[in-house]
This record gives sequence, C-alpha cells and structure tokens, in this order.
Amino acid sequence: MGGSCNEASFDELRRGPWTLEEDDLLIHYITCHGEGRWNSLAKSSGLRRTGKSCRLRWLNYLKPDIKRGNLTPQEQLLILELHSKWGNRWSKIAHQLPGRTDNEIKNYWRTRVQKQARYLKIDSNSKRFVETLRRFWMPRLLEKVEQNSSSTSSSSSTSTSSTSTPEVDQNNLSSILQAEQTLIMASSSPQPTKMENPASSSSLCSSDSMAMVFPENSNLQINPNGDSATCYISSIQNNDCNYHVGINNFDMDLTPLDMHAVGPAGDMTVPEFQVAEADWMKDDDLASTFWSMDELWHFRN
DNA sequence: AAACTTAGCAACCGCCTTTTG
DNA sequence: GCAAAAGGCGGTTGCTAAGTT
Repeated sequence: MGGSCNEASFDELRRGPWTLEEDDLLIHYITCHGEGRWNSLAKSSGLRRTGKSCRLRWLNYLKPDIKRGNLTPQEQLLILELHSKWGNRWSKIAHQLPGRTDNEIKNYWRTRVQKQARYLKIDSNSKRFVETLRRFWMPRLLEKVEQNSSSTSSSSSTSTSSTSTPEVDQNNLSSILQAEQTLIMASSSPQPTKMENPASSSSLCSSDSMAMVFPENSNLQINPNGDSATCYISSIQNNDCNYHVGINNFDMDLTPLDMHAVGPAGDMTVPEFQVAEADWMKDDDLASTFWSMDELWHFRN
C-alpha cells in the first residue's frame, strides 16, 4: 500500500526537482512505450525515481496538453463555482478545465482564494465564504471577463477603462442587464428554478467545439475554445433579492446558479443567511476591505 | 544593498481505492 | 476471496523568485 514504491533501494532513488535529462528520459520513454505501469516504467526507463514521482511529473508538467501560464478569469470563475459544488475535489474540478492539473488548481485555491478568506477572517470552508464568492467575487470576475473580451474585441480602439482599474463599464453592463432582463428569475418564486439558457441549445454542446458538458444535475456549461457567443451567470437568490449578471461575447455559457441546490450554502436557510449577511455586511471596514480586493487579486492574463 | 517577508509552485507524503495475481 | 501492488487523490512541505523594509 503506502510503501509500495521501494522497487529500488531507497538511497538509490532521486528526489527533489527534476533535471532536464530526467524529463527528456521520461518523455522519450513514454513516447515510445506509452504511459501507465508507472513502477515498471520507472525501472525500465532508467530513471532513479519512484513510479509515483514519474507519474506526477508527467501528469503535472510534461504531458503535451498541459496548459501553462496563469489561470484566466473565466477559469478562475469556473473553479470557484465548481469548488462551491464539490469542495476540495481537485481532480474532479481539473477534469472540467482542459489542460489544467489538479495540483495547479489546488495551488490556486490555497494561494489565492484562501488568502482572501484569511484576509477577511472568514473560514474558507464556511457558508459565509461561499456566499461571499458567489455574491461578490464571481460577479467581479465576470466584470473582468467582460472587460477582457470587450477590450480584445474592440482591439483597443475605444478602450476607456484602464486595465489596472477594475471599473465596470456601466453602459455596457446596463445594456447587458437590460438585454438579460427576461432571463431574470421571478423573484417571487420561492423555489429555485433552473433558468433556460437560450444560448445553450446546440452549438455549445457540439463535440467538435470540445464543449464541456457538466455532469447530470449540473447547471454549468462552458466552451473552453472561447468561441461561444454568450455567457449568462449568477442569479443569486434570496427572498428579497435577485442578483443577475449577464455577459455577452465570451466563452462561457453558464446557467444561473442555484443557491438552494448547490453546495454547502444551500444548507443555509434564508433567514439564517440573512442574519449572517446582515452581521458582516454592515461592517463598513469589511465591506471596504472586500471591495479593495481587486488589488489583492491578481488577474494575470 | 542587505535582510526579511511573502507568494507561487513543484514535489513529496500518506491514505484510500482499484487492480492484479 | 484475499493480499499485495499499483494508481489516484488531497494535504503539506520546501524551495525560489519577487517584493518590501
């Protein structure tokens, strides 16, 4: 079981960072023989590493389809959403982000997201933190997404918003909101209603677009190619508030979040949540802290 | 410029599950 | 059916580069 990796005597095994030669050796061996059977691979290849180490190096670093570089805002958004559903199921989350590894996502969560939780003195596993993500960070990420997409689509011609200031393009956003008006769920509905997404019908799910289709009961869809036309997201609902942001011209296609059905936050009753929310959002310091988070949160792209 | 701190990330560890003989 | 081996996963550690004092 745990000690199954002693195919070579311990002092013969190399540890620590991989060298270029080792990488080449591993790549060459896998190219010729394929991956899997990691322990025998480790022996046969001549690498003085454990099978586990070889597997990890391949999956997290050497595999050709690994996507290097910073997570895009839409990837971050997806991670936040999926984590709120699945918790620390990094591998499962990574499966929804082609080219990203569980290790990378885990590192992102620990270094970025948990940092914010610590900063706000909120337990990152708490319902309150989940709510914070949903209510504020995700829309902010969407703003980023929208800014990015509009700046790229207009090819910097009429770009009025600087990249360093996360200001919302109010005209754009309000027009979006107007256009999305019909999608807003009836706030009188006590039950969460899965909103029909008009853009999700066929094109996003075509196999050649590599569209990721979430598991059953999921309410998310995303097209990693970035050629989808529409993105709808974040109807955050409680009994007197119905928050909705829609974004056009981007590569995500998200049906509204279902606060009652998704993740730990769904366990919190509305009155319970309102009390909690009222407690902390009345705190001006905390609120301002929160809104200064763009300085903490690096949208590197 | 040096010392110190922080952030990011690759790699390891240990446990659990699955596969194999 | 059982035990051992292998694979997989999440948590943690340690190193390095960048930033700050």
